[in-house]
Amino acid sequence: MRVNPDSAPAGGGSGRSLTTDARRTQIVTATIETVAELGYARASFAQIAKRAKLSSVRLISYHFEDKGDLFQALVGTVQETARAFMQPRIEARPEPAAQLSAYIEANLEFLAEHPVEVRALVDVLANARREDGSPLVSSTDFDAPVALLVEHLRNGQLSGDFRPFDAEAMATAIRASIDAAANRLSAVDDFDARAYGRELVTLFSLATRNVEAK
Amino acid sequence: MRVNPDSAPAGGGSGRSLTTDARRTQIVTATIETVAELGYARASFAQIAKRAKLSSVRLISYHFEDKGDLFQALVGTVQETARAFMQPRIEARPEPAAQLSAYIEANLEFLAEHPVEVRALVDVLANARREDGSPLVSSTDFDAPVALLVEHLRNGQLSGDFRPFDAEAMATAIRASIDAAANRLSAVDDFDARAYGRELVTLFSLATRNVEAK
Amino acid sequence: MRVNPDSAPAGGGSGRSLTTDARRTQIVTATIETVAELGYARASFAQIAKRAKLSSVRLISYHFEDKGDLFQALVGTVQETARAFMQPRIEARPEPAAQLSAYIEANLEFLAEHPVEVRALVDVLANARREDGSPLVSSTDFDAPVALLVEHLRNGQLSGDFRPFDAEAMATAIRASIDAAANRLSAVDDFDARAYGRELVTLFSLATRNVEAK
Amino acid sequence: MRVNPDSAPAGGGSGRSLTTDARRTQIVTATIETVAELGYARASFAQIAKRAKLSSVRLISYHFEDKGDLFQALVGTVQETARAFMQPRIEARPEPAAQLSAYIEANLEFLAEHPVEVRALVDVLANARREDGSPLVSSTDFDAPVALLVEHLRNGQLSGDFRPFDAEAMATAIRASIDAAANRLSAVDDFDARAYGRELVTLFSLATRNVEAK
DNA sequence: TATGAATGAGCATTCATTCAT
DNA sequence: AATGAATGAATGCTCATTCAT
Repeated sequence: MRVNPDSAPAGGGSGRSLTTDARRTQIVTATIETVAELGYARASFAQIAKRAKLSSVRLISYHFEDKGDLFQALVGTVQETARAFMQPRIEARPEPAAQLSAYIEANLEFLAEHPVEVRALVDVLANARREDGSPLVSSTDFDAPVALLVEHLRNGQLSGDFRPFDAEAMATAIRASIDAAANRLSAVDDFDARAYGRELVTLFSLATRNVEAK
Repeated sequence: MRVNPDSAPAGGGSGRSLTTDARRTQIVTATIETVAELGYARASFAQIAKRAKLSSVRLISYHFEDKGDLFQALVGTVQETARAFMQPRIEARPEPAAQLSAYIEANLEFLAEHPVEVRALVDVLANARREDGSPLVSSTDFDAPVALLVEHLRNGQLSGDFRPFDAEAMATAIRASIDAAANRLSAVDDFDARAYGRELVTLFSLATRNVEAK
Repeated sequence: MRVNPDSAPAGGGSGRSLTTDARRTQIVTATIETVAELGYARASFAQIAKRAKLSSVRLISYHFEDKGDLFQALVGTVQETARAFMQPRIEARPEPAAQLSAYIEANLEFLAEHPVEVRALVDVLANARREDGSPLVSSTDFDAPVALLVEHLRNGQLSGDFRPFDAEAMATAIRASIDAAANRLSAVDDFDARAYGRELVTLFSLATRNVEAK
Repeated sequence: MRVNPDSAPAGGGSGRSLTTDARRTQIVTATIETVAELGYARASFAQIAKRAKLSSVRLISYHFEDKGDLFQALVGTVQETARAFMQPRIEARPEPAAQLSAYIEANLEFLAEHPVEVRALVDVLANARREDGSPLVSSTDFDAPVALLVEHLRNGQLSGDFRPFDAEAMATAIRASIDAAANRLSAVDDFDARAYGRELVTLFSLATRNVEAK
């Protein structure tokens, strides 16, 4: 759509200098704060520059090709942080049922520890769109966590740990229930993410377990 | 800050003429289409006027006090349509467990029949904010369906139909699972809302039922 | 510039019905209040209609040819009220020096009793302009009170009551000093218009009297 | 309600570049011309941009936070120019009576040399208001020249040079008489500001002097 | 690597006024 | 005598982005 005219490092690329990486991180961090506070729709370059104490909005355009590039970087950053946080917790529990519980708990724990990042991520995933109205973050990226969850649920069904159900529907409900916590955290003052996680664990254990099994 | 504009019919009130009501409906309908297509953030007066085939954006300002007024009208309209659709379906089933199933199914059925309205409603509820950043639709309005659901779940617990659980957490999960369908409908081409509804019915029946009972 | 298309009574004319006159008065009164409160620049038809509790701005357009016509009516109304109030007070004192004092005192007394009208009048006279930027109220209308004052001062000089001075300059200073009271009244909470009037009487008595005389 | 726009140089502050300062000056100058010609109410960004030959109205928003900021800059600029012009003239005459005469003459001389600036200043001071209707230029700023004059008059009374009178009332009359010249200059073609100044000097000398003194 | 300056398109909203009854 | 509905042209202002160092 647009070719970068500057000699800038904007394009995704790989060979980035240290200072550039630090700047990008700084800008993404400010973007996260801004989205969490004002919502995606009101998160303008001007607002972000203000929060990041940047001398000029130009610095954002310099380091990111366009707004889409910036928000994709945000999504990538938070998703990677989340993955790094959750993966060991989940992999520590090999059996399907335990792993599902670990998945839910890890998500809610991450939310409890990184509420700002999660709120920003959820908002961007739900609302960021291109000029033509299509979602900014490709449906596959968006569904990546759900797709993994679906696969995991199907494995549990094959092993007989989970009852037969539509794995996609179940995964959708699980992710939606988890993501809802981000909104509750904003709206309800004393919302306890971990307690909500424990309720979800029980809820989805009952909903998925195979009573006939073993 | 802002004073009443022209002596227009804008402010809500009761005594509105037929022509005015027709116009308001026409504009709200166009707004629903616009939000469903472009998202709340991109739903400008110009886009709405285009879809409503209005001669001037001024007609919107004439019939609605401001943007907030328009979106509140949208929310009110869709919520009322939804209520009229779902209430009889839910009240036809008095027992707690059956009523919960009816609640879920009615919601998904409504979504299947009014996908555009629901998508617009969910988007506006999630994203519409005032200038100061506060949600346009008051948190209580927003939570009204959840609050009713909570009460309903607690009644089921008292009657022994439902197991003990945190009713607020359960209600949050149920609503989130239902609302997620609106997004799936946009993202997935052949998404079957009714089938998803049946899965949710089973899911939440297992998750709520009291095995010790009766 | 513009011919009235409606069959309305808008054009100045003479043969106006009673209801029409009552309506015009009601609208002018509301305009006075609006200008006093918001200033000329912010006194829109919408604001005036709101204060006059008119059902539609259309009523204003119906009774007045355009905005200029309305504000000219305002000026005429207030000036006539002021003249009716002040003329007897001034004419009661035939000698030049006493008459000048009466002129000043009558003006300030009128201000004290009709602060809203005077503030509106001063604002409109100072700021109302046509589309091309020329003053709405013709310079001669505007200067009418000053012109009378000039003549009066010159008579006093001929009779030997006043010292020789530039009558126009003196008249300008007198009127400006009087009109300034309207602004002080808005800005200063406990401004005493009558006390200010007494100070002006002394001030301009000393400034105009002919010490060599008699 | 309103957050800082682009990370522009708009906010006042100190560290402004040369180019920016030149632009700001250019815009303020064009604003002065526009206000003098069309009046405050009609001095829109579009009109100002036209007179400043700017490529876009956006340049104004870029260099000034909002309209209020621009007009405050205008007031500051003209007041500073006026102060620099008048202060040495006034301070050159230490005795109260002479100083008052110098004050009046300096004001009228400044008007004669900078009629456009003064007309704009008087118009903005009288009419510029915030959204809520409060004066844009704080009452204290506005009254600053009057307050100084009051103090000066009181000193003259203590020293016995001036007769007893209400210093505030006298100061109000003096300033009003001076400011009226700006309007006369617009309305009357051959108005002679310096001659008017000399008349005011005589007028207020007679009105303030202490006949019993010395 | 960074930046100050500039820009045109778009935003919601207000304006006085006119059309049609 | 009154009025509900409509309207196009402005308003101040924000947007992401580009130019030129």
